[in-house]
Amino acid sequence: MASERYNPRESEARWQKIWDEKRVFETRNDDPRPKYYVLEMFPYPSGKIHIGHGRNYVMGDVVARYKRAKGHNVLHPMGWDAFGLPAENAAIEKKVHPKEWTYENIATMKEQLKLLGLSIDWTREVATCDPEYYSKQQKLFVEFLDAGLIERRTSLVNWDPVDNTVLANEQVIDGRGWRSGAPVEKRELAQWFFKITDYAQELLDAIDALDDWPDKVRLMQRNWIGRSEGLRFSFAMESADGSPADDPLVVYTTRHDTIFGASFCAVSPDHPLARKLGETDEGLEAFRRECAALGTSEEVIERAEKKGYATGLYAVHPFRPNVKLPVYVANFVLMGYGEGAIFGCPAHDQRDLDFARKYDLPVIPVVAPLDTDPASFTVGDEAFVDKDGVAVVLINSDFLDGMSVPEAKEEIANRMDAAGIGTRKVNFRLRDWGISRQRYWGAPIPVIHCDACGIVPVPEADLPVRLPDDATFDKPGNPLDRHPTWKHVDCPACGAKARRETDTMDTFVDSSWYFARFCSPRDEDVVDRSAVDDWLPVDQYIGGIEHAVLHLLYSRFFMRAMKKTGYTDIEEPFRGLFTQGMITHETYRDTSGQWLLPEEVKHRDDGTVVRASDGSPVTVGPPEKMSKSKKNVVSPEAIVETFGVDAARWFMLSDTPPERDSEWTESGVEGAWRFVQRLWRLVGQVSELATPVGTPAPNEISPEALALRRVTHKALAAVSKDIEQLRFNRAIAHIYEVVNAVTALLADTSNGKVAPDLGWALREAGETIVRISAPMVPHLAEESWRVLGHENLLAEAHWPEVEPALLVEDTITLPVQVNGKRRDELIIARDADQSAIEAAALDLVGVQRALGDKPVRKIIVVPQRIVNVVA
RNA sequence: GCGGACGUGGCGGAACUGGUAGACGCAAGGGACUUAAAAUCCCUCGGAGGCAACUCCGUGCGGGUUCGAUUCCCGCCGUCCGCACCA
Repeated sequence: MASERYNPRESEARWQKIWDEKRVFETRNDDPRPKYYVLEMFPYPSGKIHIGHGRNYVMGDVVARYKRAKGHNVLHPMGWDAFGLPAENAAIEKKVHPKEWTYENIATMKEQLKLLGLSIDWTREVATCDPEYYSKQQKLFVEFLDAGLIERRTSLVNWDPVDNTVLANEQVIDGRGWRSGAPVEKRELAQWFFKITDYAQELLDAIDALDDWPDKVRLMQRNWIGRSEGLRFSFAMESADGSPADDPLVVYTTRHDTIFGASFCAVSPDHPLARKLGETDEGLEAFRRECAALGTSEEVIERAEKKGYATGLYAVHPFRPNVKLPVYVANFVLMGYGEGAIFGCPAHDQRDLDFARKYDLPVIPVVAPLDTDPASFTVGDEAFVDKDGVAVVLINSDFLDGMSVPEAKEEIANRMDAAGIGTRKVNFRLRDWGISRQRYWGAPIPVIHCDACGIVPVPEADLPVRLPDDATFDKPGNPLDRHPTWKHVDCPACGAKARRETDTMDTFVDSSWYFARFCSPRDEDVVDRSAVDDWLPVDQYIGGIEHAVLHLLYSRFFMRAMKKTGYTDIEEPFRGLFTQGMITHETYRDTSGQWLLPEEVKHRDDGTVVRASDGSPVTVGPPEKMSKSKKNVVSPEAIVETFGVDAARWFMLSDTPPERDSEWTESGVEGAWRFVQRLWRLVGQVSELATPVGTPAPNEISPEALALRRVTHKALAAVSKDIEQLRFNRAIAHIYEVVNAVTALLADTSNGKVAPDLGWALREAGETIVRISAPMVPHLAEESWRVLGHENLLAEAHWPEVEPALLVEDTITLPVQVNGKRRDELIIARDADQSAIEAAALDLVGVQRALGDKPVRKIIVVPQRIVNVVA
């Protein structure tokens, strides 16, 4: 009997214990049912979670529980992305060892996650900082190295000359190191690179087949890979006095059609030419230092004011030998793209135009709309960039005049090719993946540097290369490098004294294969091949849009690398991808500007917000992503204590579409809490009126019971579809609809009994509501299942079957428009033919009134949808 | 700067593939029950006009295509996200 209020505190803990004891969510690899792998991006153990972290786990859990009910063998694991910078910062700031800090955070967060009632197989838990995990990663590294997938070369990093350390882009603020405040320098370091560019074309092509990914992510990946078809060609060089200079300048362009609009050339500050000239030109060297202070972030470089330094050299125009283009070193030319050198055509590129205006260089339009007079076409402060659908033509361009852009490109490429100064070249924006980090808290790169043998991989028998626990964090720089003994080893090849690599791996390496490890998390080898081939790809991957490019692209590369090294046949790790929005919350500050926690403030009835302790005024800020620094966080513990986790889950899934940001509000959770209680009352009432469990379906059914069955099955069909499509907010709206219908029916039959056929339909309705709610509110559903007389676990029960016949009505309601405006509606037999519909529509009062005495010109009947009378 | 997305009542949002705009929820207002409160239940709820039937306007703004546009196209405005060493 369910006359009492539902007590989530008691019920939720009890069901979690039962699921645990019965190992309901543990997954066997030899289970014969069809597999389904659902995975949420694993968390970084930063400390405590707040309810905002819970949203994607809850979404994944709904899918996992639904698929389990649909008869799948579901893999739903969890682990920890446990290496990374914050642990090292904590070591410096709080004097806690990264290992200790990390494992304590993992313990805390695991307890918190368990409160959410997630159906996770915790026996498969992995932490990337565990030698058990990173030893396998080191083995992969060595094998990738052998397979030619990794190489070592130099690249530029942000260098803090005071702290003697490499800075991440986020640690560079206005060109200065975040801790030292010293101006950042660029420094060249030898680094390890994963050769992802070898797969650029393949990774690009395969995007087409990822049709269960959001289009925007696919587009972002395509743009990131950035394939372009262009021309690599060289300019002859001259000094200011016209004497020839030795080396030609090689540039890459995709707009060789605009060559007659060229008015300057520019090279990157890191270009060999700029370096060479800098050796003898102090002014240039100063300019190069200024550019270096911007750091390596592409964003910062591109947003900076366009500046250049004239080298005094000139490039000779390839088709007009008397035209000499001044050569600049320019801050907006990136060394990592193309040749690190460009020719500038200001009329048709905004950056070039900004630069030309600053240095008074000519702006010659060479592409214009088809119907424009070439003599009068000019470019002001906005470059003319031809867009799709606007016909353009070459002007002011000698032999190119009158050609289209593709024709002109073709002509230039042919001529340069023939002259031996240029070749067509496919270029990718994608760069190789630098994985070396000069930090302690990461997986050590398993190689040894020997003066005699060079670079020697650590033999498999010697793996893992463990991080030393006795590192120190009191000084800046890499703790592994200054450790007294760790790096001193004998060369595995020749036995001479040698040095370990002291760099560790980028944490993106850790997260590029964890989903594969989950398939056989305790395997002696990297993975158990049959387990990986069976489980992968992940059927539904869920995580933040911030990972749309890097993590997903690196993982796609890793699968291919693992295929090449013989670990799997799978190339694409994630069949389905979903990017969920964040949870936001208002922010609060007191009179002194300090952030306040939501529980420290009080919302008064008059709409004002005050500090709970002393009634002083509080400034309310707009909803922002929940973050510890702004204190706009709500803890799972507090929610579980007051409303129970089912209410929180329900609220997180309601209203806002899952891919959008969602605001956490007190009234919203209260609404969810009221629903939990309402469902509980409903189940109590149904259990009293419904026929007993196992009663056969009645032979005769009343219209009232049939109507209820229709409502039930429509909701079942709609909710099933919504969950399949991860439209949780719609699923919840449909549950409300069927609950409202049953509530209304119960209000009419409150006293006494109901007829057996209605009682039977009521049981079907009540049970269906409980079962379709179960993925969202699993504890309440489990409790309700008992109240309805069942002995088995709902978590193990099968999803109900839709009876398709109940979804089809005999009559339909067609809206009828006159000239596109709805004027009436027509209730008519589902199978009525066109002429019957037309006649009936014209007969309607609303249609007659709207028509007046205008003659009917046409009647459009869209079957099963709408009628439009055109007058 | 480059790339990507989004914009519908007081609020979150729904509307399948171009076919009844505002489902469902929150908030608000009114009422019932109660000694009272909580809880619960009922009613109203885009704007303007009208006793009413009903009419007109309305999906960021301005155009266009169409019998019909929140949906497609063009141009604006606004907000948010990513940019390679944060994860």
